[in-house]
Amino acid sequence: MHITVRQLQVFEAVARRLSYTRAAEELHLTQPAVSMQIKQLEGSVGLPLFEQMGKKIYLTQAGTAMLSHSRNIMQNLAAAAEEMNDLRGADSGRLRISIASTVNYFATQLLAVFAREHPSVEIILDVTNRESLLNRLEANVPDLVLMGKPPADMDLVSEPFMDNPLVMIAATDHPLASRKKIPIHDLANTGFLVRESGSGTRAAMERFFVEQDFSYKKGMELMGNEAVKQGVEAGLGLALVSVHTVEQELVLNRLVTLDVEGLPIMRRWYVAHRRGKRLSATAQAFREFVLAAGMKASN
Amino acid sequence: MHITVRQLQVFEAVARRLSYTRAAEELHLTQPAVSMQIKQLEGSVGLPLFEQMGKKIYLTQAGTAMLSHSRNIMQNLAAAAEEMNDLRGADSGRLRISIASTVNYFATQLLAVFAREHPSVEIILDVTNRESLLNRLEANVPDLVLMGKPPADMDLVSEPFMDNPLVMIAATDHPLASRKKIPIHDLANTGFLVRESGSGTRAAMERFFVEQDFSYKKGMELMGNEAVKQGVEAGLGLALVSVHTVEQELVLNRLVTLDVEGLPIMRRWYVAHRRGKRLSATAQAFREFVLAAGMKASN
DNA sequence: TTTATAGATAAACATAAACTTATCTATAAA
DNA sequence: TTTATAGATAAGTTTATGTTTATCTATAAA
Repeated sequence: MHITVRQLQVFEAVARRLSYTRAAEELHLTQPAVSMQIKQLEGSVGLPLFEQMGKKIYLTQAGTAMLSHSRNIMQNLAAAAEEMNDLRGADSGRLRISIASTVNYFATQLLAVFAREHPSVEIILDVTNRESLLNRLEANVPDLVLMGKPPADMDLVSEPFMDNPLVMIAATDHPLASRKKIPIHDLANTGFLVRESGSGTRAAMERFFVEQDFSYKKGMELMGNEAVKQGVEAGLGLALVSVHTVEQELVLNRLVTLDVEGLPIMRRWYVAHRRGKRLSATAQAFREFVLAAGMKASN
Repeated sequence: MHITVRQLQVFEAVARRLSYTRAAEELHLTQPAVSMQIKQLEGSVGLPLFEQMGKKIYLTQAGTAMLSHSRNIMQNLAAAAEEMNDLRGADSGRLRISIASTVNYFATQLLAVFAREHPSVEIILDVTNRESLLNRLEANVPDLVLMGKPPADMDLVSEPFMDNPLVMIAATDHPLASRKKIPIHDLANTGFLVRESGSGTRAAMERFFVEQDFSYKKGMELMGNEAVKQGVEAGLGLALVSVHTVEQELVLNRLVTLDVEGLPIMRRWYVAHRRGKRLSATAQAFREFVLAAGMKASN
């Protein structure tokens, strides 16, 4: 069976007008062209679809059945066309964003604003640590990711959108809280709370300590920024975190930053996607939105 | 937008295998042929449906949406194909039969047997008098009709399937009940119960009386055979009816036939349809069934 | 009976669709 | 670096589609 969309279109017109000639006019075709299309369709289905009695034509039973299927199919096609049409704009569809957990403190606000501006976009947010975020990218799950500096070997298209200074935090009553320019080696006996391995913050911290030729004393390993902050607040040790994650706590005076030499580590956040990714209009809009928001924040 | 069924087929295969090359193998095509079909579909919808990352391809969001529509459409097509396939056989679909009311006494049995032999055929039966039956034929409502001799001027294909003698009936206690060869003119003072005008039996009766140069005394005009029979049984007068309509009553001795000269009028029943009508396999099967049943009954 | 209308059919042709072959490019793996 | 694989691209061919023109048949209406 080799039914074509054209055949169905022509058939529908003939069935509706109950006239080959009228259908031909409507479709801007000649009458023989219509005759042929119908004949081919009848050949495909192996049954007559019309019967002619005198000058009038009628649908046969098969024709009636075919008409209903035909209209169904054409409706489906129209629905598909409409959805595609919507997807061509930036105000529809799904937007899958994965963000490194550190970025969360900043990004959720961004997303809230974007969601308000694009109410019919379904946003799927996924907050995770750097490592698993890279795995998701590898599996092509997210449209866009917000993260620290992406690895160079992964063929990503990335652009920085915001500064991300890493600072040393301590409990408010820490003895060095008011000292200036603390040499890192003065902290040799202090325990450090560290994020789980796979965390970008953890990696940045270790890189920094290696650069400084400082072998740190590992206090405790904790999952996620919240746990680290709470641990520091409770006096379990020091930690290196993104300043954005502790803005609240610094203002409320529940944590302090230590003015250690070489700190803060100046890093940046990036909006990234895999090279080759066909960004939807919505994803592009979000990307530009993030970059613009970063610009604004840095002024 | 000009989406073709072919494009959807190819697209579905690529989306399922997530490979142009595998899809091409499956469809017995070359890989470039597949590339082209996809490209055209993408052109039609105005969006990329796949994204390539390294060697792997993925569906885009638009692709995912399109795939679901695509499968819908192909399912519809398959459903249509299946229904057409069924309709090609004699064991499906609708069968619209209109029968003249006189034929009812015989035809309902026929239909019952046919219905039992073709259980998935939906039979739509319509019992009415000759005139309105001809109107229905004109409007191309029934597939087949069972009736008395069809008018020659209506371009019908008809074939007799059964004898239909018209007899004169009377109440059992009628004074002429046992007389033989009653001359018609002996009935000049008797009232006749007649069917409504538009009835074939009524027309046959009047034709017969005109031929016999007999002007009958009209007793009462009644709708349908049952009313006539009951009227005769109640002694309201005589009537001319098809012998098939009174078989029961004759056996039960509730009515008798009068042996009037020139009677019975030998008429026949016909199975007929409009010329040009595309009889479904089912309708053809029924037509042959009726003719065979008539043959059998006449032996 | 004549006339007008609807659809079927056939021939000839233009256009577009669907393929194939051959070649090229990029990527992943050896 | 080389090799194999996946897909893109270009050119050319076959097949299908749509078209016109002309003619034919059947029917309904004048």
